[in-house]
Amino acid sequence: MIDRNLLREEPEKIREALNNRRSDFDLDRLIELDEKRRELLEVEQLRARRNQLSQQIGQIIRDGGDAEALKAEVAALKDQIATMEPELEQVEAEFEQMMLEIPNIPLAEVPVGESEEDNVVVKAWGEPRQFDFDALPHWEIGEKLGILDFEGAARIAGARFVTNIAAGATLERALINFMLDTHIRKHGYTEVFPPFLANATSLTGTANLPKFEDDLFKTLDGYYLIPTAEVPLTNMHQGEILAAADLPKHYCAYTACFRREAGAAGRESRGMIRLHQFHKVEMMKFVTPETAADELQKLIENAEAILEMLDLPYRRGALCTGDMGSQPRQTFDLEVWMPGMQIWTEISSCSQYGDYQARRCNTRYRPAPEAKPEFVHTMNGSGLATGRTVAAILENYQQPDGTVEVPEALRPYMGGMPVIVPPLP
RNA sequence: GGAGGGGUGACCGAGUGGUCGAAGGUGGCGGUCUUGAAAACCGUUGAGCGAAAGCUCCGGGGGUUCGAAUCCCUCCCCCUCCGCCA
Repeated sequence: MIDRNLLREEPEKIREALNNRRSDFDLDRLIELDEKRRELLEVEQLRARRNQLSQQIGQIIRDGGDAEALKAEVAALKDQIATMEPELEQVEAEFEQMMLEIPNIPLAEVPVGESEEDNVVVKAWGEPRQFDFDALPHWEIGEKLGILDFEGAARIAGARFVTNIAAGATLERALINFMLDTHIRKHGYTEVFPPFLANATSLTGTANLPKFEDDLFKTLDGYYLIPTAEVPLTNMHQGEILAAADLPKHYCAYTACFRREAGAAGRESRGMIRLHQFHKVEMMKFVTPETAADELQKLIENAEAILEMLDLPYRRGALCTGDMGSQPRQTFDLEVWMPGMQIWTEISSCSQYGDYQARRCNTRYRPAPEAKPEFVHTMNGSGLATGRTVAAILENYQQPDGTVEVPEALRPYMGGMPVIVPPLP
């Protein structure tokens, strides 16, 4: 949700943002509804008159008088109000709906572009590994080692699931603990273990609803499986007015994430890259507007620290206006090199939203003790997606004999295991 | 799942048809006192929309009424007891 005052004050700024995003959002309709809505507010005059008369009636009755004439006048007013209100309600409903669907306005420094072709690499770290043997993709490595079972998972659930077994399960669990410990102990985040299901209000708060319902799994009871820990974390202070002293709040959570991936068939579909259920350690911050840029920078570096500790080569890309999701104001993706697949794969996505989500969640803060409440700014980023990290480790640390070395930083979390070997026959 | 009790401002908590946007307290802010602070005392302090007048908001929605925080219906949430269960 954006500031509705912008509709009147800077419509061209919104229009430009929509153009840059290649969005087909009907801004003219929204502006028209806003004007209509404001016109229809004249019903407030009638309400004022009605309130006034009701007060008088009360006074007359208390004084023992006859208020029938006034009652008749109020009745007439009520009829008049009743004919005007439905139109106002209808206009307001459509207005609210469109306000829930309008994309965020990208920051000025976001590169303008059409598609992922126009994203800009702003940083690269590490040397992509060279192998003197044919590097395998992670699914082949995992299956040969008996630690990733895609067929078994298909029997249990269906396509786009995986079962981690033995060292494969340990590896993912080790990554979760390693990432959480690092963010909590070294980077100063507060650990959170939230619900993995959320209600429609929360999904609306993060802007997954109403527009992206098709991406979500929904239960018969009306709950949604969370597509990311961003959903529970961003809704932790729904409806609250925080004190300035409460900010910033830095949260970090491990959760399973569930996505329908409708329409993603065929694309990056092999292995652990695109699954209905994946696992992720997420960082999320509530901050004041002045600190947002700085806080995002730190958040990205916190994610990069994990990749560096695991010695996985990566690059940081600034997403362009056409490739960015509709909610963020700015997004940076971290992509890790997959020597087996021979591609860079997104392993973290770090975004700031400005007040876009805070408006939906109604999460505010008081800049000073007596000041008017302002919306907080929110941001989040994966730190990291653990499934894709498993894949990256398998591909980057594979050895000619088919075994996989365990990164140094992870060994304490793997019971000291230095290398993953196939099970004994 | 069954029975009962509740949801009020940043927080706690009063309020069962009008004078209630809401007592009282806590917290915040300002002041008196003090070298300073604490304590005490005095004052002040909800949010949204609107240029303003004003309108809206006492969990959400609907209804009764001239008038609803207060009455009725419905949904959601919380608590207690029972049942079930990791």
